[in-house]
Amino acid sequence: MSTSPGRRRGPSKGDRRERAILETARELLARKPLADITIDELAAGAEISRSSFYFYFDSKLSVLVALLHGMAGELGRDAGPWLDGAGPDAAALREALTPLARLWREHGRMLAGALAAAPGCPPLAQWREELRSAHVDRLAMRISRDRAAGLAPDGPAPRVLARLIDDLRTAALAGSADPEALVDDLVTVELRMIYADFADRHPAG
Amino acid sequence: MSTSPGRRRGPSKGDRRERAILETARELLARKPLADITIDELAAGAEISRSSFYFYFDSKLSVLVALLHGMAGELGRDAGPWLDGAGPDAAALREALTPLARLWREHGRMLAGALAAAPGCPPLAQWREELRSAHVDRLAMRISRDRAAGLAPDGPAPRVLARLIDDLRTAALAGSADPEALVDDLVTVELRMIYADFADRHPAG
DNA sequence: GTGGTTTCTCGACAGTACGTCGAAAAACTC
DNA sequence: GAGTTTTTCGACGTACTGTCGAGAAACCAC
Repeated sequence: MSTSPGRRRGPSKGDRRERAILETARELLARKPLADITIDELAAGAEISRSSFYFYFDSKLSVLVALLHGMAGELGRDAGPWLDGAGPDAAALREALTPLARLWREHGRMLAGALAAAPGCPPLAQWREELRSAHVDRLAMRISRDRAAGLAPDGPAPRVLARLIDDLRTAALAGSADPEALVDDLVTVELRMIYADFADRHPAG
Repeated sequence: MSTSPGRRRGPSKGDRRERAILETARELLARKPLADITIDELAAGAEISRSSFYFYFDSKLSVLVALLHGMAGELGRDAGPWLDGAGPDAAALREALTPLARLWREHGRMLAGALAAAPGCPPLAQWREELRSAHVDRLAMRISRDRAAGLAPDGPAPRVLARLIDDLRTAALAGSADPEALVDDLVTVELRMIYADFADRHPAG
């Protein structure tokens, strides 16, 4: 259901077509949601007929999923130092959030569309779930460590808190027209959610 | 685009049909997203033909909007004491969140579906925006008051912070299978976002 | 370059859902 | 019980989806 039923191994002409479809999809998704995109448009963008499209993907959803998997790596990168660190390290958190916000600025419509369509569409839901748990698992461990070390106060169960932070971050980035402008405020707020009494100057001020 | 093109004033048979459509929609929306519901189903539920449906509503979206407007009042109720109060009043906040969580438990699928469909659908987007600003405006004023009174530390601009809290609350309630179990944690976390160093026992513990 | 295999392309078809139109049945009014 | 308004529905046109099978094009020997 997710990839192509046809092709085998050649690095040939079909590859260019597949890329063209993906590229067209990327462009269209930057302008309108998946539901408003027809397979005709995708096919036209790649200069093939509508039926030929089905040789490469078995639905427009598969195209979106392919696009999304191509970004999976980027979304998690740069989060390491913050997630593996300890204590209210605003700088590390900002280093994690800045590239993420940039990604949301560039691909926000696509990501937001995918997120919105996820419930009610198993392959997208799974992608979203993997992404989420990749973040939540590590963040929950970090919270546990900090609490054990006396660096963070008690509060909601680590996994629950981590999930709330992930929800907040995603909703905020998805809803903002200028995600990068949100980074400093997100840093402040995420730290407060975990540390509450963290030395509390607004990072930008 | 939003209400019926037909009916005038009679409180008659057509009214029962309209109710029946709404009721059917409510039931179906509790099980699957709007996109998976056909006008046939809605019409069948109200025991009329598909074409007759169009006498009452001009699309299934209009049905959802009507349903949503019917709930607009409920969603904001009970928030008064918290929004008009001052300081880290966990009890008042919990009083606001508890009925809200109950509403999300009962109508979660419908609300989540509407929220997800909102971008890319003007009437839903407007509903979401009204709902949001009703909350954000008042909460932002509350934050400003508390800061002026020295009850809350400085931080993100009040409107931005209020918006983040609204995003968090909505995303958390929408994503949870058991919203009511989240109330205490949301109380803790929202208070931390605003007050940071609020006396910090987990409300439930 | 010829024959065989794989890769790729497309037109034709069938299915589903949407929304509109106009004729007419049902209900209500006096 | 004639006239008006409300309500119903079948027929129609349109848009999009996904499948099938015939065949063109590219590739690979030899």
